[in-house]
Amino acid sequence: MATPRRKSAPVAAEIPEEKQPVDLGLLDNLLGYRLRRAQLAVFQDFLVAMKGFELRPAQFSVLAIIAANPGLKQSRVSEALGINRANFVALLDELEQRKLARRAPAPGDRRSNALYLTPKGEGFLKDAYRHLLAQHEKRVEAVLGSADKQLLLGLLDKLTTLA
Amino acid sequence: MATPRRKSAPVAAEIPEEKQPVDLGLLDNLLGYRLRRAQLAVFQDFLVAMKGFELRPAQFSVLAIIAANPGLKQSRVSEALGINRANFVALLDELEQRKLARRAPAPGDRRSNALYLTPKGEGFLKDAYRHLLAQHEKRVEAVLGSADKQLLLGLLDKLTTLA
DNA sequence: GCAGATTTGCTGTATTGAACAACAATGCTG
DNA sequence: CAGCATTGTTGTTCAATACAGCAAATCTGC
Repeated sequence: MATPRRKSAPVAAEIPEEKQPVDLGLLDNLLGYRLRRAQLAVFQDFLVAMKGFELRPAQFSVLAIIAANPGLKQSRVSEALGINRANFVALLDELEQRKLARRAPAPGDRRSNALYLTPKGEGFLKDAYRHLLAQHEKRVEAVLGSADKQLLLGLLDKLTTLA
Repeated sequence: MATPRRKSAPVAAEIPEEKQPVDLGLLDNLLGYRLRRAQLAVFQDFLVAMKGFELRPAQFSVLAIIAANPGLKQSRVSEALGINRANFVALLDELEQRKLARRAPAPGDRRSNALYLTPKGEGFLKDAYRHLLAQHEKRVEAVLGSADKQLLLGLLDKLTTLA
């Protein structure tokens, strides 16, 4: 008869059924699932890098678009980012309250707002981006490699044409 | 003096400033942004393919995991999918109400539920997956190619290790 | 020039997803 | 047995997203 079990030094064969890895099944071949997990991981890493900046991905994207296209109309900015016109209002409100962006009258159309970064906003975006490169993108390239990152960007763009 | 403008046949040089494409600026190099856009496009395409099945991506993933691991405990399923224990309850409630999955007493632990698909659930998942392959994944491979899809899956898995 | 349609920014509402604390029942460990 | 951990659940909060409707402004066809 075998020696009675003690709680020390677990023997391999005794490991209970609980820790066998879960089989992904049909999910394993589904691009959408893998894409979502990867996106969540990257956003999570983005948030960690932006700790202290209080800047979520959507807010960063708004600042970046305005910086690259100063004076662009509000509706064009929201459209470029795929953000609903109505939802964009509160998003921009907060950036304006934080004095990072401002609404100005659009020349030639009194309905529209032309959007600009404030000087503070320009500096803030530059700092945030530098931080992002130094931490977030650095970690990304650590697991991917620079060449694979460019490759991945190309593949993702193809997928975006699905919509 | 130039001929006065008419509204017909616009001359190239006369196109107003409105339709120049928006510059993505810093966003262009940010993996997270491109990932998110691609993921939204793929999920959108998933939803179109699942029209008539009333099955969202998260629901599909739950059915797929249960099918591949019948009898798995509820907490293990939610953990495998990265879904909060608490949020998983309502998700599973609906699948159970639709008679696609069921909670059974877990052998040896009266706290836990062991999850199974019902026969109806098995058929439903099979039908949904067939539909998905025929439409959704087909469109995905149309823009990606089969080789690039496998390549992409590998790159995404590397990213997921970030979390 | 004018009437009708469209655009723009905005408000309000509803839905969804996810994070979190708390709890009761149960299981585990010393 | 006493204390601690796990499990499923409820309830709350917060962010993201969609949508209908509105007033002001603009545009279009006649």
